Amino acid sequence: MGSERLLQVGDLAKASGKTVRAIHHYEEVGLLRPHARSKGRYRLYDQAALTRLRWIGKLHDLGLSLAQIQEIVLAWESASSAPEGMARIRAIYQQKLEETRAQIEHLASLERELVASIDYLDTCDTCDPAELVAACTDCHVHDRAQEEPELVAGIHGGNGLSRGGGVR
Amino acid sequence: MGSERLLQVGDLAKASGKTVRAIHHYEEVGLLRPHARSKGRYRLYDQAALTRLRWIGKLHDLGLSLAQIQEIVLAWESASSAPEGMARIRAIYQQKLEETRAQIEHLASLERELVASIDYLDTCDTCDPAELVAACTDCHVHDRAQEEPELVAGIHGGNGLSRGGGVR
DNA sequence: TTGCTCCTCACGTCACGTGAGGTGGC
DNA sequence: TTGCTCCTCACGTCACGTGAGGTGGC
Repeated sequence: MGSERLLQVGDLAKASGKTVRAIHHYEEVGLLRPHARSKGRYRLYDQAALTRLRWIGKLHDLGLSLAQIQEIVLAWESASSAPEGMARIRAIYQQKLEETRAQIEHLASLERELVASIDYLDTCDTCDPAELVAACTDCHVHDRAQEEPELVAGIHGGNGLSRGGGVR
Repeated sequence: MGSERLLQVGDLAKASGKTVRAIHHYEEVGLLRPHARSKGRYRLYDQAALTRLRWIGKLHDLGLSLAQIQEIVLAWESASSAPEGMARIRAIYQQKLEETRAQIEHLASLERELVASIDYLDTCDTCDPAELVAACTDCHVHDRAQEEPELVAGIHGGNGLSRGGGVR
């Protein structure tokens, strides 16, 4: 019970997958404090710090800034009662759930575009190996019916870095 | 054909959803150049710029840095033949496809945690409204069988900003 | 004594945001 | 002339990364 093993910052970093610098940074912005310091001023953490770090990591992965995570902590701590505090958290999580679902849909959409682009690029191996990249702007391998995916069009779609030259 | 409407940077920003500053920044790092400049040194863009901007946006949403996007452009332009260039792009996209699927899985996992946490917090409304937040560390509403989700545990799991006080 | 881990500055990075002060009419 | 859009600096921000130089043994 009271005989809890205390962790040094390096141990906590390993256990959490975070860097020592990141842990220091979370302390700087007020998100995580060491349970104690050793005589040599080493930071010493308890198990709750690991729980907190994992929590910070997940919320950060969900797209919240450290400032927003701080706001959640403050919203919780300033709640006048436990049910009210939990209701506040619930509302924030509900909002994040919707944003996360939208984000997943966005990535799934990009995933489909990647698949379509890879599929499109597969047919490029029927192209003449002597053809230069500049010729792709007027490709004759893909017919007009097969729309060029945006992930492919953008490659030769810009004014690039072409040094004025051409096919010659 | 040659009568292509040229866009000012503000028009391009609106059409692409990017800020003017972002467009300037892409130019600074060599990713996008205006087709021309007006007499007043206004940047003028063609339709290809919009294609390029959308392409940059998608790759950035997929998690690539601007430097990595530049590398793709260089990989393409330095290819000795069209099929080789396309093969290089294909390999990069294939790699990104796998990373994107992993990212979607990660977000889907967090989504499930959000749902579980919201579900868990729902039961908090059976808690005594006079209960203080400090009491949550020893909650009697949720039984031990119902494991506290990490997204909930982290809230009161840290050494927070508690000002030394307590319930008194 | 030698390593290894830790400490506190403090500047660097990435992708822009945000004015400041000025010119020009795609 | 008045707005509105644009221009070029140039410093700020966010979440750390990366040494620099030094102390200490959870």
